[in-house]
Amino acid sequence: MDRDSKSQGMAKLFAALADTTRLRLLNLMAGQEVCVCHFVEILGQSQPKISRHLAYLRQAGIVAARREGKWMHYHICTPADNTAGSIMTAVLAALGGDKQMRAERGKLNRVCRSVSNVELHQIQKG
Amino acid sequence: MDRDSKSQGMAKLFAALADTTRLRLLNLMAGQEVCVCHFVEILGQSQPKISRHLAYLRQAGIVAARREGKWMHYHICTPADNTAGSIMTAVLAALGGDKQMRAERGKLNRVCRSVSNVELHQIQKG
DNA sequence: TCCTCACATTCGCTTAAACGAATATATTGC
DNA sequence: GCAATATATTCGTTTAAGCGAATGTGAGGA
Repeated sequence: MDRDSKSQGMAKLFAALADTTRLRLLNLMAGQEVCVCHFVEILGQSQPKISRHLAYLRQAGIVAARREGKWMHYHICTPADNTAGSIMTAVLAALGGDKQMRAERGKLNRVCRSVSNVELHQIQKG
Repeated sequence: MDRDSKSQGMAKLFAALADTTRLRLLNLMAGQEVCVCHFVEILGQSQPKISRHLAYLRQAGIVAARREGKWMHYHICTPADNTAGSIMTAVLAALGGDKQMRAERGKLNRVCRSVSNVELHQIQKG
């Protein structure tokens, strides 16, 4: 029914956030675009598992993907709806306050160094 | 593992928020203590269903109950952890921005009028 | 003590999520 | 076109959530 549309949307958003792996993925995407191979490397989880959780986040409208050759880059796309937007902001801030989450972001930045993902891939290829 | 304890706590919180009925319950409790019979009346859901969702919220540490004779009054108890606290604040604010949620709070206030729950129950009894 | 009211819990079922393992798809280089 | 790489999807199984229906529990009143 239409009377539940808004709260159902919120419930769907929270369901997408109700998983440790997905929270870790979102944390890594806070502020930058991330390639699937980096998720796999940093979280130490299997590629199909990472990919399935990214698909879940994509279907929930929280992230979007951009293809670049063989690589897929994921980034957070906070929905236009400012209800969801305010919650996502609070969530990302909360993740930033967690020690483990900060450590994982540090690891990502070490992997990516000061070089862009594009350049890094070119180095890996060459 | 301990490395996941914080993010697991957050995931658990979001799981508790990932249900329309529970969001509606929390909305009604925003700012006041509410009796189970009012939840049942205003949401138009079965008593066992309401009770089960309240139990879920209670186990998640989001609400607490106070007995008063035959009646149980539920209220939000934002956890000491300020990570969860900031998210709960954002959630309640978001609920307040929804039309249906405001309508349901209005309905609750109309049911309770300017009289306290205690007095109302005494009136019902007398 | 027994009955009733207010609420909580259990049971049986259906549905969805999460996982590892295996397989499919898309892109690039040869 | 074919092999290799990066990513996505399917399959089969396990686990948990949500529901209605039925039943259990605890407090008051007669």
